[in-house]
Amino acid sequence: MQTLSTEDYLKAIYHASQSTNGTVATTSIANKIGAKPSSVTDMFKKLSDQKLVKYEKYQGVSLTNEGVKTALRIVRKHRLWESFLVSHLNFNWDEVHQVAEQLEHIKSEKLTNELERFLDYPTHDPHGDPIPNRALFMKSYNKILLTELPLNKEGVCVGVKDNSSNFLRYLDRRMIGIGTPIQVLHREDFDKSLHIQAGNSTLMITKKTAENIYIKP
Amino acid sequence: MQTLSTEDYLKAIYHASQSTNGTVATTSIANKIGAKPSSVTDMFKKLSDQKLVKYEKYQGVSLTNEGVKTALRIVRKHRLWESFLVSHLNFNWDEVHQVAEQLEHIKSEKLTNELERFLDYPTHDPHGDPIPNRALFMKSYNKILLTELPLNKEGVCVGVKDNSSNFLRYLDRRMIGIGTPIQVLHREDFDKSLHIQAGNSTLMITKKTAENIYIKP
DNA sequence: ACAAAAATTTAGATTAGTCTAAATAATTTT
DNA sequence: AAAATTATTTAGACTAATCTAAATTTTTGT
Repeated sequence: MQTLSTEDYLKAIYHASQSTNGTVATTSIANKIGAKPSSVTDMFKKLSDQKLVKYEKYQGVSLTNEGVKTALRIVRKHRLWESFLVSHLNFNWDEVHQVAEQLEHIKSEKLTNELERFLDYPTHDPHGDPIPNRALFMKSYNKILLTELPLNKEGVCVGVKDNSSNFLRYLDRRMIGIGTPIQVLHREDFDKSLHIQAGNSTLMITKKTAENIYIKP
Repeated sequence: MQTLSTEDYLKAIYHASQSTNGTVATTSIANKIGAKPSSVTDMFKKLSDQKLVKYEKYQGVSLTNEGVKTALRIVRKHRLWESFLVSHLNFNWDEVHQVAEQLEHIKSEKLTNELERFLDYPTHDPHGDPIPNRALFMKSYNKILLTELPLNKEGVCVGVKDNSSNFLRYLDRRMIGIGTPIQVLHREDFDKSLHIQAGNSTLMITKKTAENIYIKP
């Protein structure tokens, strides 16, 4: 097993807590991070000592204010680096994650802030996720899933739920990306598949695909 | 004590071996890296197991071919990142080292090669040190110390021996940098100080300063 | 060439993050 | 509401990099 840092745990807790409103279970972190629950318990205790999480035995953890800030600082770096890799180093959006996982741990405020300036203060990363600014504030679009877009109403793809390389490359082949205008032409009752207009092309996608595409109506 | 990686040791051995033609003593690495000699011995054994160094008890180490390659790959990354920080992120040449020490450990060949392309294949870093290319080949100027430059012969500053922040900032204040044309106007016999013409200004520097400036005649 | 000094290695301990296996608590099922 | 299942924690051990203190080897100085 690779050896992970407190930063990795904090980020995992942060992301997990987005869907669960606050408290996060030991096992969910264990699965997310690829560690055994016993290791996660140990780390929860450690983070609790550092006052980055609130931890009650058997009750899971929640981030303290300081914990949220630390997590957001990492998310900020991660997304800025992803943006840099795509905009200047010819990386495709499905290739950036693994490298950004390393770069997000580099410690230098000046580096982060100068990178942000160099990129001209981007608000969203290559997957459409919002980038926290220097004050750790970020604004996300109010977006819906493509499954919820009404028939014949035009929307724009502003994000993806599944960030796997597989899904992203599939979208590339379908010519769907961040910023692509999308309209639902027809919903097939039989198998829930959708006929859509994406950019200039008409195509069919499955319900599963539509459930992983975020749309700004 | 921070915990250092095999890469840090390899790089330290590489640099130390430049001046000693090959074999490097335990203590010299201990001093360079800020660890106790016993720790260095342990690491020598480990690197030897990995066939990155040749190690004989009590006789120091020397890098194997593979060890040299690994070291050069790190040096390449370090110097490319330093170049990036100065050329695009507004870092001064005295600020880059500490950050590059972190960035040099990022593992991604694509990242390194794309960074090199983005920087337009630089041959030297902000301190004038040569950057190994993709094939790990580098060419250094044949340079001399400013103390050896003959009177009234024009040379150009192409590097520094002392890379400390203190020295680099001192040179900034004196308006001496990589590329500055320099000429020795007079050598003071009494205290070995030099009167020089550096760019547009005439100034006095000590022997100690002159010993840390490389010149291409 | 021998004693003293310096350099190096060995032995045993520490720390951070991890693991397995066993014990305990919480939740779900019937 | 008790039994069964699932989740979580504890106990004890491992690994990599480090340390201190003691032992050994090499080098230096006379």
